[in-house]
Amino acid sequence: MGRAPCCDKANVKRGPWSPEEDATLKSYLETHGTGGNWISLPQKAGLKRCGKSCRLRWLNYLRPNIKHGGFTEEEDNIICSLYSQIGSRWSLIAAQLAGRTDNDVKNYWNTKLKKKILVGKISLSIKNSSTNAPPASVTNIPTIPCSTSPILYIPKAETESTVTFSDHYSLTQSSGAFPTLSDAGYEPVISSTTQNWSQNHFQYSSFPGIVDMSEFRASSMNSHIVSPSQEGSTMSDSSSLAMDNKGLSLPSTHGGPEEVGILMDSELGFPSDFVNDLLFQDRESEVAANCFQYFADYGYVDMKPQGLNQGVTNHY
DNA sequence: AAATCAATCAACCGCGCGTCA
DNA sequence: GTGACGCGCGGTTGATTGATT
Repeated sequence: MGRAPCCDKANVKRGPWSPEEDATLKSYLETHGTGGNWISLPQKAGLKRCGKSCRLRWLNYLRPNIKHGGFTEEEDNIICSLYSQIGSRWSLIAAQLAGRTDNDVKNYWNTKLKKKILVGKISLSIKNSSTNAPPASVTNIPTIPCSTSPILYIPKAETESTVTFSDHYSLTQSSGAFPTLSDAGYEPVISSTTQNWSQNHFQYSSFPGIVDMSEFRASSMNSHIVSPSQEGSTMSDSSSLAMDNKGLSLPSTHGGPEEVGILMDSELGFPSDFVNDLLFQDRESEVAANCFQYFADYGYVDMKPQGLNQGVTNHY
């Protein structure tokens, strides 16, 4: 049995809103507010509309101080920066842009920004660690709780260390901060055989709000969890997180802030699929996106299957 | 001028989550 | 503990508009 519909679709008007309907809704909301219940609102307001439709209309068009179109370059940068960190959390991204709605930002991204990036007008990039800070105007990004976006807090290594993401994948680094793997579907996976750090080694994200240590569950660090979603993963044996010349921005040579792009080469068809679906494929995209800032610290990180190539390489 | 294609964006849909009885 | 309900979200659709042939 499916979910009951939110309204009687046979008796509600659909499609574009008329100026009269807009005026009715706006007038009612300005006088009475939502009353805490959108479902019953259209009836009270005398509208033959679904409550959800009313809510959408109000939030996206009728409420005060809404801006449409004319995205500035700074807004572009903010959207790109946040997308690279948190993915398609449009409501969170929109919350950082005054007067913008999630629908607007989403449409803008899908129709314009993606293309700008593809033709190189904008680079989806992140500055190197020395300047690894959010744009000045990006503040107070809400915390993403573990329940929706479990974050793997990986200890800062003092020497070469390996973190295993599943039975088959690991990341190795020589020094500096580890990348963070954050993904809504991938459970944090750390092999107990390769982890023996104490909690005081943990490093906080330099992006306030993105990492919330209060959500940290230390117990996960000691367990060897293999997510069902990881088993039979679509990642190929040659999956790698690397910077090469296939797209996005390229890492510069040393000296000065570097812009770093991350691509995932997988059997899912990258880079051709990149053209159709900018930030990679499904889960991979989120993993890559959430690793952005941390890989920027590396210059180059290979993510290779264990056992096939033990010589995981770091290039600096 | 007409037909076709592409781009845009408002609106809809279904799902996850939180709340409450 | 559980089911119903409403809200909010991201993904998708489809009508409209503009550009091209």
